[in-house]
Amino acid sequence: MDMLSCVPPRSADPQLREKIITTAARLLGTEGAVSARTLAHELGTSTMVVYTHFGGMDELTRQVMRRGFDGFATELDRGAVTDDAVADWMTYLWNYRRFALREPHLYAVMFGPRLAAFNLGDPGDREAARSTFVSLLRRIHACVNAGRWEVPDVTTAGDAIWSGVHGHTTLELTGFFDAVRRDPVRSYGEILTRMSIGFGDDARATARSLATARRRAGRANRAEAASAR
Amino acid sequence: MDMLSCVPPRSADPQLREKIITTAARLLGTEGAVSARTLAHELGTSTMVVYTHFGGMDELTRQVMRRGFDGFATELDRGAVTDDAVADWMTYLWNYRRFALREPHLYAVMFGPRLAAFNLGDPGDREAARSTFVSLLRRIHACVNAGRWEVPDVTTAGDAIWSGVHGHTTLELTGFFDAVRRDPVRSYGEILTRMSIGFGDDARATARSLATARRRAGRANRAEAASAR
DNA sequence: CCCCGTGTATGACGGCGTTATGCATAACAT
DNA sequence: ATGTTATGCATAACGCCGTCATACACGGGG
Repeated sequence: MDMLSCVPPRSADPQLREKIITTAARLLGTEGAVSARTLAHELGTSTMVVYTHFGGMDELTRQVMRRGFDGFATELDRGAVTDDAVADWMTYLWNYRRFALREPHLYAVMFGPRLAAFNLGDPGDREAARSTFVSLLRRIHACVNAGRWEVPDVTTAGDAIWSGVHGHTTLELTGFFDAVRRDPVRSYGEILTRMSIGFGDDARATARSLATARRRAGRANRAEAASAR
Repeated sequence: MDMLSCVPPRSADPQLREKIITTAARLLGTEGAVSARTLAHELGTSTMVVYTHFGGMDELTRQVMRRGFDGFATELDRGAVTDDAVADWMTYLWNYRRFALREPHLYAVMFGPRLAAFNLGDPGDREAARSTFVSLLRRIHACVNAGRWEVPDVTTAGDAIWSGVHGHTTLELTGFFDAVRRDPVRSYGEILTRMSIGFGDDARATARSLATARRRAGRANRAEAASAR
């Protein structure tokens, strides 16, 4: 054994390695869970491939998570930069919600209990997640530059905003809003509204931006439904 | 088997039933996990007691969760009602955070993936959780009555606020703020601040209330540290 | 005194992640 | 071309987990 390599040994068959990741991602999306045995059965191999290629299920899950962040980043940055910075910021967060609802199990892997292990992981993984966060910070900056918001500490503001959308997303994915028969769209918009006003925007202007962002989100939802059909 | 009884059969020894729950709660707090085997070993019994008394680990976990909500409610309502309604509301939410940090695994059981199963459960469990939510709604109402906030839909506001604190708590428990070396107290205060201003409070008044609430929270933390010593 | 119902201990089943072992096959050296 | 080595995968097992069929022990009612 090579004591120096935290990375598993290079495989002679990188195609299999690739196939394992995509199959695991697919199983995660369809079945909601990936076990070494079901994965091996699906691949027609034994469970050993997971260990020769990844050293264990943890590293494999991590690779899936990393792919998830790639798709997450492109999903979030869908939506151009317009002259309504607050609407752009809201659009970003509606995209956030749409991704989580479309890929609930992937979202759980990305931001679930493994998030800690993820942050302690290699710099590449850190960067993959950090980039989505700085993308949020850019939107906040745009609101400040547009004169809509007054934000003393952008990073702190980003943590606060992320907490709100992550918390709401988590509650929604556990079925909370279904159980209490309330509309998650309503409370999600409430978070965005109160945050925007809280950062100094005019209440009317925020309401207009929210309407704009919801119109865009509706379009994106319909486009997604059409492409799925 | 009795097909009608969703409730497990009445035990002849209710003391054992009680001891199982408290032991499970203790193991959850100290070890972070409760398995039927470790629990049985701790009790000096076999794993069957879990099935004769609760029908399975799910129902037992549920009972532990229910005890958790009892302690949660008393923790949250610590802190009297004063003439600063916003500070009272903030104190409520600092208490929320303190409970979660003190009992991370219990919090995870209460608001984790099982939250859905909980909501679908018997009305008693629903009520235990709902009461903590209406306690939040009362604090919101107080802010409105004090003329500090303008809230068109209190329930929606409650969902938004809860999303924020739950999301922040979840992120903090996964070690996110440790990983990025940022102060969770700062972003938690940011959530409270922006929400309060977003609901119409004066920015200066909110800052004063935040200072008051943080002073109270500091006192509560010191009191807890002293009692633990 | 016997019977029966009820609660518990035992041991097993299937599932999980993981890994020691053995066997192919491919790459290399002679 | 042949012997040698290394590498990847399959097999089967280990130790966890939740769960349950079975057997036993004990207490109350005929």
